[in-house]
Amino acid sequence: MEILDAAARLFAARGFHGVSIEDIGGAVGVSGPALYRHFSGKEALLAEMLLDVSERLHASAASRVTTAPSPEAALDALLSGQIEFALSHPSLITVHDRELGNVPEPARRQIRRLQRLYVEEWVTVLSELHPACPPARLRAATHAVFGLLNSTPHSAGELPEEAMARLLLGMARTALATLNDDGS
Amino acid sequence: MEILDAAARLFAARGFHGVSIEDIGGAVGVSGPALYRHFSGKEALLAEMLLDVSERLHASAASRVTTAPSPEAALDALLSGQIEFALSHPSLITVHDRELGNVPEPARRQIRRLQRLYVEEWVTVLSELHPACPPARLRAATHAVFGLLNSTPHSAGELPEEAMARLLLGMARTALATLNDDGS
DNA sequence: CGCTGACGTTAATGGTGACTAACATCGGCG
DNA sequence: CGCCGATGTTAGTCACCATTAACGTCAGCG
Repeated sequence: MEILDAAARLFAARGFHGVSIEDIGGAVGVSGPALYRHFSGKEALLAEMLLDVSERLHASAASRVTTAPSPEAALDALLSGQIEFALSHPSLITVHDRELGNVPEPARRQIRRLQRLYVEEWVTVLSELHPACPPARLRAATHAVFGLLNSTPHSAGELPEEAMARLLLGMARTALATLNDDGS
Repeated sequence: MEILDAAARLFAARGFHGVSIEDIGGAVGVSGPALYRHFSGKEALLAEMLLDVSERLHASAASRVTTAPSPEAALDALLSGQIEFALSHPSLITVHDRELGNVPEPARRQIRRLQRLYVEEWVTVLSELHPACPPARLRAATHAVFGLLNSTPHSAGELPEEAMARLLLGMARTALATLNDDGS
């Protein structure tokens, strides 16, 4: 929805508390309290936004993994999916890992659950590729790769999108290839 | 200073606008307006915090690079420095790349300058190691590595600090080693 | 002793912002 | 036509919060 898009851009730029309902309304051409016709409140708007992101990421990951013919292919599918999403929705990525704390409780738990499932999707694939590697290490590596891939908002415009996608894919692939080294 | 430490933790957790002067005072055992004896205002407090971080990072990088015997050693020194900082000051790292937009103008320009210098320190070293690689690509890769290294706040507690440091160092090193591949 | 400067405290004050109320507009459909 | 639900609008209301004012305390030192 147009409202959620505008809100995502604003939240990413100034943070949840740095954006007023008026700002969001203004960004879509209506003014202020009109938003209450569509959302029960500011927090509910954020909740819907983050829930939607988490669902899309998790659903895409689950489907890619189950249709991949091999763990190697599954990992590549996960990487491409995350890169594609991060490049096309930088604000959503930013808000997604910054503003969970402002989501009220019923929804927050569900978002957390989906995020956990998403991470476990990665950990499962990685553990097939690196059976000797303890899960905690795989989880930490997964978060590290997310950090790498989600860096796109910080290097905005340095490279054309295609080149950036290839660069990130290459870096992430090789970064994950080190996981069999025992880390000593 | 104790006030800046407490403020950093609070800003990292709830965002600049999500924290009140009262909150910060409360966290150090005084209450509210007492902080105006130490800072001219909330934004000035943030400015001092970010300026200090940027200076420390840049100064440490500059000294490590100039004393390193080779580009390879310089890169390792940069990596270790950033990892050490990220692991010991996760909140500062978080605030540092989230809240620059809330710093008022005189200070903001200076922080940006230091951040840019810090990045260029990395790019210079990398360009000696990968002479064929265009600077824009090196800059993007640098930001990607920052994202990887700064992921520690997200994987808090998965691994003991030493193991996490080694994991991040290994992943970052190999991720950067791909830079000679032409990205096609 | 008595001043002074560092540091705190508790009341304003003033602005901002989420949310609600009361009041249009208007397209569709009986 | 005339009602209705969806969607907006503008004017409150009320809480929160940064900042300032006015007023202690007290250690050090003349």
